Amino acid sequence: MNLKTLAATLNLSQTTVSRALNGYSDVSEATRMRVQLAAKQFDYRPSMRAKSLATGRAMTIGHVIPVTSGHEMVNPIFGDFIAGAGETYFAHGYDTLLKLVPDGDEETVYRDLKSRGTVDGIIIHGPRMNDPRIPLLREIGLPFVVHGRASEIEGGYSWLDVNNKSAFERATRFLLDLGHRRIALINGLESMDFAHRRKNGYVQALKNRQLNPDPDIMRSEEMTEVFGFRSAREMLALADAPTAFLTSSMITAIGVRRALEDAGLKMGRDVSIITHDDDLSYLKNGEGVPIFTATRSSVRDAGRECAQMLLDQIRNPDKGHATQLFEVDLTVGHSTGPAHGHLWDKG
Amino acid sequence: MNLKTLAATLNLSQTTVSRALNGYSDVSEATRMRVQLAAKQFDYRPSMRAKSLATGRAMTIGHVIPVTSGHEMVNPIFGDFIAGAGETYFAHGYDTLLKLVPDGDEETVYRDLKSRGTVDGIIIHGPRMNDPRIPLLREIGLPFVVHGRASEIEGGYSWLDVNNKSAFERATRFLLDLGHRRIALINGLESMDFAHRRKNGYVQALKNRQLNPDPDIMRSEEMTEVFGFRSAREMLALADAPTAFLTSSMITAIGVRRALEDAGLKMGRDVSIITHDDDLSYLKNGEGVPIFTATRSSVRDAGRECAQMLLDQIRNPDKGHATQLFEVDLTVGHSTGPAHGHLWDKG
DNA sequence: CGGATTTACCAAAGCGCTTTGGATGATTTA
DNA sequence: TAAATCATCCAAAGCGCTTTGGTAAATCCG
Repeated sequence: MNLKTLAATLNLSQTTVSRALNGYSDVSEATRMRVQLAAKQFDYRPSMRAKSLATGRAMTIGHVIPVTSGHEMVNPIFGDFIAGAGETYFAHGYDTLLKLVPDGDEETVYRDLKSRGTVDGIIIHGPRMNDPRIPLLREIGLPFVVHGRASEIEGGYSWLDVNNKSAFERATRFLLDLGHRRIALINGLESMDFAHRRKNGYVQALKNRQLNPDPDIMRSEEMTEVFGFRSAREMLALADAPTAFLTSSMITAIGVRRALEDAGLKMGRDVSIITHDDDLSYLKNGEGVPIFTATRSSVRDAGRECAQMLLDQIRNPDKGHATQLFEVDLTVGHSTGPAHGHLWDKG
Repeated sequence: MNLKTLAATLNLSQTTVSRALNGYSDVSEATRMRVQLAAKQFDYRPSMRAKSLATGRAMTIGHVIPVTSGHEMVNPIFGDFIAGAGETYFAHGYDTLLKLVPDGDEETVYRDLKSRGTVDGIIIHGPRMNDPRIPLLREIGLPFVVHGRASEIEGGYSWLDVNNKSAFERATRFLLDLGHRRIALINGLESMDFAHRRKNGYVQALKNRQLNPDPDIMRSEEMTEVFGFRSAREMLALADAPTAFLTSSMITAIGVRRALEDAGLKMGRDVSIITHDDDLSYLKNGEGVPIFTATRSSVRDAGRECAQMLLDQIRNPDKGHATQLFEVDLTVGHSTGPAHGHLWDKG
């Protein structure tokens, strides 16, 4: 059942049926009712393809996920982010297009997305420092919102970010206040902008107390459980082992915790952990008192907001750039406690 | 730049340009070259919208994720699955459409997907027992492949599944052979078909040894870390606590491990854990010797294969149904060891 | 009451592609 | 050498919708 036959059935023109269905005012209430009824009855659903061709709008938002061959990892936060964004999209009749793209093909993909008209806008994930995608998309003229930020980019663009620097500065200060002096940083990939900012916050907090960051207890890698484990195990074997760990994700923190157990250390008593917590649905930070002391910010909320910002921008293209900076909650859990000096001093 | 102007520029008809670009044989090699060159030069990219309207193919595969309000959880395996599927899609020029759909709206969404022509096929996630989506999609006439299976559905359909029953039967037998008699099952939601099959495998293995499954040490819920922790803590407090745990996901297993530590028990020595491992990229089961003894099957491979099956089916609609059953690897890690009888007997 | 609005409808021209059914000249075939 | 075949190309008709620029009848106004 298409517009044509529906119109024929009703003895009306396609124009009238179309306008009736789309809420235009130049059709009488009586016929609008008649049309709507018939549409329901014949289960008429306008073809997205035709609609999209005629209107020039795809009613679709693109999410491009770069897949680095070799370490092909889909960030575990992606599911929750997209769930949040999906809520917004659904409420506004938009669809989500997912593009997994091998590294290198990115530019082609973005240009395609624009000129083939597959999407009306894009959300950029995992921005790196000085991310080339931002000037590219600006040049292409495709609306976009960045989840995160990209340092060293000149000119404005829309973004939504967690205040990573402040978060890690606060977390570090919290540990310092507990008497810790050897605080390890288990960070995400350094090329990622968020990791860079977190490191800055950490370093800042140390410097504020006249402490020097020690490269031996600072690491940056893909945030897997294994990375957390390995880093912690190796650092705990150092002569001046850290008494506290600051990690960039719950998954990594779990790896650190495993290393502590293996070493026979009790988390929160012997060694402290603070982690950033994206509030993932399947990895809640415990019930009641949190497992980990954490800087928390819901990535699902971020998704919801990013989507909203993008839709606003699409609706209102010359409204200028919007930005949002989420502050984290610092929630105290079981994983932190006062420093006992060096490990070999304890007991 | 569109077909029309490109054709005009070349002094050719739209027909010829179109056919040249699409590899038809009724265009001379010379002009084909000329066309391709011009296309490159003017950066011509055919509009997906128009193409899709003209051909009737959307070149898009839909993934519908039901979002139950209340416990809105995106299954953590989804990211890896879609990464696998995405590889296949990318290789064949297909896109991925993601639909997050509130419970209840599902039927509308599937019918929409079909009649609005947004997608050419669908992959069904998280099938429940007797899942209504299967007859629905059959009726609608939209090609689909189920990731998993749905028990009690009559008639054929295409699916790809892990041999859940056999996996959990083997895992249980493995524990039984180590002398364990009190084996807890920490399963996924019972309404999920996979959970049902896993339970069957577990029960079967027990029965084969004349043991009766004990409801007190069997649980089914959304597979979060917290669920694993809570279940294990409560079960460890029982008079006849389990000496081994069988869990349905790494995340849950991590929760169980946490409960063990809290109870001062050593995993693998005091209490054993076997888990199913979906081989997620950010949650590898350790390096070298696995952390957990596990039944492993890569969900990324599953995604890749499911996508391939669906594309085959779309290309060749009357070829009948295809099915694939993945057998798991049972890999032995640090988390299992011989039973020491009851906990209070040990030491 | 006649002209100006308003109301309710519609024909037809796109949107940018594919595809059908030729047309034209060159090449084979008998 | 005439008929059949082949190699290239093209005009035009869709695909199913929206939107422009109307028209005709009903309503308003002074």
